[in-house]
Amino acid sequence: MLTPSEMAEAGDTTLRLMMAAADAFAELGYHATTTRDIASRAGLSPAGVYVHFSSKEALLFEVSRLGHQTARDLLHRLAESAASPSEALRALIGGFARWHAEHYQLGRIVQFEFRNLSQEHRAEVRGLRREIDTVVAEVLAEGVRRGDFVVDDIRGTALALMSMAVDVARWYTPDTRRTPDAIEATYADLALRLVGAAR
Amino acid sequence: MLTPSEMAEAGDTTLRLMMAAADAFAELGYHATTTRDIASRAGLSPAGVYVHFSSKEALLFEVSRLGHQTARDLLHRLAESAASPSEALRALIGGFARWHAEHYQLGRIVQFEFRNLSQEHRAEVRGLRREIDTVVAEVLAEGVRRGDFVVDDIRGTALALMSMAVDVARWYTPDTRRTPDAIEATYADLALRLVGAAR
DNA sequence: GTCTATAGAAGGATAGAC
DNA sequence: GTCTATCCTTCTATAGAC
Repeated sequence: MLTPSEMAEAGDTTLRLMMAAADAFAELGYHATTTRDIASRAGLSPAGVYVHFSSKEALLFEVSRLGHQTARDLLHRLAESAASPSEALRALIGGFARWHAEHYQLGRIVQFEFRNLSQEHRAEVRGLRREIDTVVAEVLAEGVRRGDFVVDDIRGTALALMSMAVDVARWYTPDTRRTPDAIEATYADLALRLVGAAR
Repeated sequence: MLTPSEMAEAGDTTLRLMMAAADAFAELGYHATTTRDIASRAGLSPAGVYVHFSSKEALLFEVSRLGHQTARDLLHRLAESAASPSEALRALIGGFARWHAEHYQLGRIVQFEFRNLSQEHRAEVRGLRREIDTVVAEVLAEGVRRGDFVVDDIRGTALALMSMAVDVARWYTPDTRRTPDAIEATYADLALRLVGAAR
């Protein structure tokens, strides 16, 4: 597990490799990316990668884990700083959609390369995913309890909400006309509609 | 372009190869699938593939095109047989979500392997995608015009609606507890909420 | 910690017999 | 139209010099 301070300790090259890998995986997909490509994007020889990571899959794992952790931390921050379930839901889904636009590369790896992790690494990342889903489900449950939301299937609605935000990473590119700001606003509004929030 | 009758004419083996490829691509992803794997799933030797398809990418293209055509035709049927924009939207999003569950393999290839098509093939499939998006946008526009829906951003809302349905293919597996029936009902309801339909 | 060189394996596609 | 055999390329990962 690499904390930010451990990454600084580990030196620039490890981080540079992770960024190069993230670029390449997002652009081409995991299996279409070669370790040579990652190395050259990071300014290293093909062999240079293996000083810092034991395999290509290990690189995917570190990138995927960092992405999941970042997403989870973002959602925790957004949920905590909201005054009501409605505000929390706006912040969560708007913010998550925005994140998937602004960091669509990391988002793609998080959402679409999960299957390419090893069994052990998948299990570890699955824990982070549960934390992410739980944040949303808890806000929905609290909103229903307070009578702010009308939702009969909390898990199903949470899933649909996340689907909207996650899918942004699939279609967003830097030359998309919709700005991250606009995406955030749109998805925040749509989220409230989806839970039948009183307007 | 293979019409159904042309496929019958082309014989079982072509179709069997396409089904084998669809299975493998959906399970492993395009780049992680080997032509040997496809051949053996279809009961052929590795060389047998190339009698029917000129390359692995050609196989992906035929599967992807068939999937897009099937989805488009489904949406056209659903939209045409509805009596009102509300009914049409329920049918479209419920039915599209259901389709992505029942045919999650084809759905995954349609939605997540698009990038692996050649440039020419991507351009051709893009035409089918536009037709698919248009069906939904037209129902939204008609609903807004009639005053049944309250939507300020038609394209953006259409995109979010499709995201919900498309994302089903990412998380659905045959051992998912939610049945296609339940998914259809849930997403039909959510769609109406998302467009601010009067209840 | 980075390099050059290369081992060793696997994959896409073809040749040619049947 | 299917097979066996195989070419040729590319890839991950390692060996060993600096």
